Amino acid sequence: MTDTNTALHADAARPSRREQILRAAAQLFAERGSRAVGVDDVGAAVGVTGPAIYRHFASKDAMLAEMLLRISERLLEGGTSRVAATGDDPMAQLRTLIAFQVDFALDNPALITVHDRDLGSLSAEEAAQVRRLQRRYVEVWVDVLGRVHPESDAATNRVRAHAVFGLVNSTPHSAGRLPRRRTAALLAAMAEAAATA
Amino acid sequence: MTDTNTALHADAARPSRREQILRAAAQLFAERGSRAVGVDDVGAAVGVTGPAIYRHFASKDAMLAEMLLRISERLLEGGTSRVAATGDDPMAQLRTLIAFQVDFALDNPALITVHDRDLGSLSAEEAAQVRRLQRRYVEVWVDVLGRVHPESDAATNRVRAHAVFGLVNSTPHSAGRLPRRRTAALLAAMAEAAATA
DNA sequence: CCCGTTCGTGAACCACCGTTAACATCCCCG
DNA sequence: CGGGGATGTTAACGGTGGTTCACGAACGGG
Repeated sequence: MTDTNTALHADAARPSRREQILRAAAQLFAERGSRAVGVDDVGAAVGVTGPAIYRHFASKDAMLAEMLLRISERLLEGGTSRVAATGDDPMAQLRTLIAFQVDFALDNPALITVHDRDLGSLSAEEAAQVRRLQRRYVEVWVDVLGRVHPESDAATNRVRAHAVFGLVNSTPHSAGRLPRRRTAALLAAMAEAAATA
Repeated sequence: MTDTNTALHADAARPSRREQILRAAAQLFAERGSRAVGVDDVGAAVGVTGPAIYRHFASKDAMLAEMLLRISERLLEGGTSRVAATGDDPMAQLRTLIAFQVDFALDNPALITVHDRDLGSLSAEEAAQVRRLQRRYVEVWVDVLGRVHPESDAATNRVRAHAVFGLVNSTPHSAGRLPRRRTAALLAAMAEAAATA
């Protein structure tokens, strides 16, 4: 039971297996949904039988939980740090956030998909923890949007934030239709136009 | 085996049970995902035991299939008819499409959620049929966007269309935060700004 | 009034899948 | 060299859940 924190330094310490499994699982979960993917499927994807996974994860749910927690942490950490690293011009901060979200969505379409589809498959506590992180990330956006739109209240800016997420996170649906640079530029321009409307 | 077309006139002919089941199932599927919802759950939601559902549907998958087909048909039909009923000013057509999609998304957040989450839980043929309808609906948008952006190719406008869908379909995430009129106006304004960016 | 259709019930069946157990391998460290 | 931890394998267990079956009640028309 000394495994609670292994997740924190997992990818740094060990480049293999456990990480392979998480990556393969993310891909499969995104394609079919976590409930439709069997432990054997995940195992097969990394050249191993199903039960072997239990040498690396306590359960299938624990896999999903770690996946979603990592995503939420990366988004929150990346968002806050980039806003902090930008001057206090609201529009500059907004552009930074948009660029970050676009890059993330283009780099990890599978994670984006799993992130907002399989939250419901988590235990109550884990789901709550993920939601806490998500909420804090949304608040980063709401703060910036609040300075871009001083006339709007927080509720309005929350709707704005979710709308922009929806726009940018459409990458799984339009993957590979255009060269990445073009897609990134287009989505960023659309997101900025939407966020400032 | 004379049931292939019952779906077409189902809601018109019979206001009850079968429709109750579909509505309840849509709600439950949206909340937890179709795989996580048992036949007994759906039955209980309409005051009936699980197996009773098989008096109205051939299988659980058939339920989901009919649900997704109806959604896709409603969108395609509504989109094409409204565009046809609008003059040939591209911007007017675009605004009509946006208003239609916003209304649909605000009226049926559950259907929106199920629509792009549980497609993978369908048999190959049914999934293909739904995708055909979706594609045709996207093409309606792409055509209009093509006249708004004569400089862009179809691939670019497809990405645009998906981005706008993502924006508008964020309603399940921001449900009830603002009065409906406000949300509708905000989303429409954002969508138009994004689509014309 | 009675028969067939419709709609429902509870019990049982069966396949699938997450999980555990018992047993091999490999490899590094003392 | 020898033993123990990490990593896998196969077989088996057990619960869950979709589906079927045999049966009952309501009900409308000949």
